[in-house]
Amino acid sequence: MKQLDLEHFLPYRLNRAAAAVSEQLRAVYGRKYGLTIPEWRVLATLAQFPCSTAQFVGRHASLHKTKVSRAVQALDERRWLYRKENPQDRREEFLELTKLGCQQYVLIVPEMARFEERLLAAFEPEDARCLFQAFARLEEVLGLSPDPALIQDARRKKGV
Amino acid sequence: MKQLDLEHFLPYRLNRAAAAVSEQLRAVYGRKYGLTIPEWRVLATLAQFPCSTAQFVGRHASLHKTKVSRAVQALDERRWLYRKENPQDRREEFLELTKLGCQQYVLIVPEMARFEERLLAAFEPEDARCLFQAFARLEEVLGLSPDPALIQDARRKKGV
DNA sequence: ATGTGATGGTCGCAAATGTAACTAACAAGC
DNA sequence: GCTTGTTAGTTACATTTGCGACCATCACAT
Repeated sequence: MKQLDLEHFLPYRLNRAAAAVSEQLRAVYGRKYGLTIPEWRVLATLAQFPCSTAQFVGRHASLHKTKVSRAVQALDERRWLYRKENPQDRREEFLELTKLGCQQYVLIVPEMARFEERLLAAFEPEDARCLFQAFARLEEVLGLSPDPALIQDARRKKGV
Repeated sequence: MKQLDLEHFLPYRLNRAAAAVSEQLRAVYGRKYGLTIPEWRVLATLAQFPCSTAQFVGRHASLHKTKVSRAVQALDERRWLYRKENPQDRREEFLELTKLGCQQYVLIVPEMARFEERLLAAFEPEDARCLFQAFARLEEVLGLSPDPALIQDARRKKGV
């Protein structure tokens, strides 16, 4: 019978690897900081792209818009971020981390970075290069490559 | 401020890529065959390892045991698989695809394979090699490498 | 200005999910 | 035999999720 060899089937491998990594990371920001996965992603995205809209965050982090909406609400209630109306387009609002949000973020980052280091420590330099090249190509194929138009557009809205 | 660069943060990239792939695949087995993600995984695992126990499927496919239980139930109701008690250990049951289940499976496989082909078509042979090597190493580090003991043990139970 | 369609974001509700408790069966010690 | 501890699988309940409907706003045409 013609059948798939799951161990070599790329989508399967991707999913398993992603699940394993997520699981281990959740132990960090979940247990220690009480964040859900979408909350952490929104936090990280806003730290890197301050004052983005919910839509931008969702597109960038591949999060469904209701997930973003709920995560933003939760982070807002905790005072980790605040919302700022865009006078140019009153449908959307800019999101920005509060001082508290930033403080928490910089506590979490080193733990995340350490995790990645541990992961990459097992790779020879040559293999690591290989890994990153593979991902770059994969993202290209999947249409996930950092969309310059998206970021450009976000800039424009902020009037930069 | 010290912060992560999400575009280069491995866990983030893994998740995004996996999500994008899952999304596209679900369009195939979901819309066309009415399968959920866990159902499809159970189906594929049983096709490759006929007559496994639910536990084996769960461990192999990184699925929570309640997910497996429910997926098996659904597939059973559809008569895509049947359960067979293990007389040596009456707590567990062997799962096997029915004729109908196999028929459906072989319909789905080519579509999955075609999807992967399309994905890999964008890779130079050198890059593809790179990709697979990277994943092999990644799985090693994450402890996902095909666990020979697991499969061995499954064999033993079946009395092979 | 008014109508038409599109967009950002929220919300209700049904479906999917995870945790923990549970049942039934095994295994080892006494 | 009995007791204790463990394991395979199911189920109850609470949480999370996604779809669709929704509102307010904008963009553009007439």
